[in-house]
Amino acid sequence: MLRTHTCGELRETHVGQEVTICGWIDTYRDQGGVLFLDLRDRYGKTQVVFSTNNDPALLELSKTLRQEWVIQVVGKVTARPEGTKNPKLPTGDIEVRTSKLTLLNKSVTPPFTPGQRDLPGEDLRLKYRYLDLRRQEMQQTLILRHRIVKEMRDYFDEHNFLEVETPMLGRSTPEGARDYLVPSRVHPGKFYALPQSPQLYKQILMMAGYDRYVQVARCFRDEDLRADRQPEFTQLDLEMSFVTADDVMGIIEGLVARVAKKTLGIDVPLPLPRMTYDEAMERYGHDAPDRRFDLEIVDATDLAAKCDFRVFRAAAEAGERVRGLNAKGAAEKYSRKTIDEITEWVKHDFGCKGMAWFKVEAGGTLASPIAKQFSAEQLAEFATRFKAEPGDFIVFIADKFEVTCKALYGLRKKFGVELNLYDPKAMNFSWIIEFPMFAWDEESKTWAAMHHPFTAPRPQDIEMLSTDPGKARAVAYDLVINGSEAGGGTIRIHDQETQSKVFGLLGIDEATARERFGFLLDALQFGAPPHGGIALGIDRWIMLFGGLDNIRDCIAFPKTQKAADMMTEAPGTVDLKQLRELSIKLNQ
RNA sequence: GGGGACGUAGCUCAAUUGGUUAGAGUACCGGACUGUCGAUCCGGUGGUUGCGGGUUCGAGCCCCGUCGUCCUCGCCA
Repeated sequence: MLRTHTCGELRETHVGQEVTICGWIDTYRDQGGVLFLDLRDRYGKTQVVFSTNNDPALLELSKTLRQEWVIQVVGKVTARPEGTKNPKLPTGDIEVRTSKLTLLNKSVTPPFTPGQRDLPGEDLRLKYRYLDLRRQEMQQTLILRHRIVKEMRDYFDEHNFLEVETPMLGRSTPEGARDYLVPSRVHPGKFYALPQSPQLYKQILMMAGYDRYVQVARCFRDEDLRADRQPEFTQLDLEMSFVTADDVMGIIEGLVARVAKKTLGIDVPLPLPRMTYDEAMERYGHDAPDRRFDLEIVDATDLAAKCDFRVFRAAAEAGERVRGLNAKGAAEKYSRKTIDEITEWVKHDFGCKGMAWFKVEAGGTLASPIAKQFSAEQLAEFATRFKAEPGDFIVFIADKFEVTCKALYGLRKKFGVELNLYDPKAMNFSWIIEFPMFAWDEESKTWAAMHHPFTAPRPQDIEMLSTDPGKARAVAYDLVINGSEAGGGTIRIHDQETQSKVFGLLGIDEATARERFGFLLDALQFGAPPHGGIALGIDRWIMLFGGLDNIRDCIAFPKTQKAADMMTEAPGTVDLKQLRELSIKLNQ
């Protein structure tokens, strides 16, 4: 070892010892006759001192050192003189008086330094990721990530789970997200696909009798990115045999409580609250509601049906919904101009025809440009329904149910942030259960699996698969943390008959099913046990437990919004020779 | 694919709403300083205003295109 100690561990108890430490020069303070520098490594910072009293030649040498150079220092740990201790540093009571200095490596002048006050732009951070990762915040996040993943592995090990690796090179299935494809050299014209999740493999493992499987699994989806979405991400994937949904949720709840306790020191009361999908859509307009604050959607379709305002009445009569939100005390915050901007936003982003709104005046009456189109009694009814109080700001969306959900979900989120409706440090965990089996896809005019095609319907809904597929509910459960989908799973179909029926509804004929999932259908015939599981989005867990608002900050080497790596400049071009070997010809 | 924001010194930002030689802090280079810790003080180097067109007497600022980063809708079984 080139060092006896790290830069984070020396304390007053080490005073008098001769130590050797290595690290990067964080900052230096040249005072002429004495020079201080903070030596930094992963573990912390330690002040190193050079002075004329000590060794004038060494002091001269130290004056040539610059930021981010890597040095080795041999010296004696000494207590800092009274009045010069630095309470901001854990090592601030001591310093190292240097007797030997070795320059291990120089650095060119870096574009930014880990300690600088203003964070550089994200593109620069990503290009020089090795400098960015030297920052304490990034280190803390990666350490948190390590701790959470280790906690998960320990937990599942204690609960008798086996970690089994599944292939990265699989076959493409057109369902779901777009695949990342890998051309096969040996099979010209054929392609592997990187896994979107290890779904089928883990089900096969259940059929193979490995009744508790877990894996920290990398997954790939070639879809457009978001603040919380990367093209490659990591799931804590698990599957269990001979279990009910309650069993799977119970295991996960134990994990949630343990991780929350160990990382944030908070006690999560169990069991976690559960809400059905339908209820979540009614109350919050979304299947992953942020329940750190109330502000629930209020339905007023019945009042709309009998009111004089044509827009409302027409919507209600057309079978649409008229729903709204009461942003308590927000009337003054939103000016006419701002409201117009919000209206444009909901029209553009969610396809609403418009947004009606009222401000509640001192006397409790509803004021709005459209108020005169209602009778006083009607206004009073709406006011009562929304529990209107002076100063409140009430917005309405009259549209198809799905549109009201999207718009009101968006508005609720906006109000939550802008009106400070929640403590940003609060953590809220809940389950959303009983998702629909299918969603109608307007484009292809077919039913599409809401989760995936192997999801088991509730036993009492099996009949509905044939009669009313849209009403059938799945044995499915999503873990929601602070309005973010932090995990999702289902009990799977384990008999071939139900599986065939579901494939049929999804427009997958028998031949196609055989071609794509033949191995699964075969396996189902060889004694498949009842089984189910869940996958947790590890990157999102790190975001949530780390209080971060960006998934890139949770990943050592993330990709930009256009799925590029700014450091390696992937994706890149390849030689014609490589393409020829793969029997691939480009279109230009 | 659609909408929006941003792009000025190595870095973080400013530049009177189109007007003289594009500024500041920091970094970097040189100098001073024996207890600093965001050290301080003095001096200095540093600019294709992302790129390409256009409008104008005159463009960092206006217009068109393009590239990049971010946010967002679609998309993400």
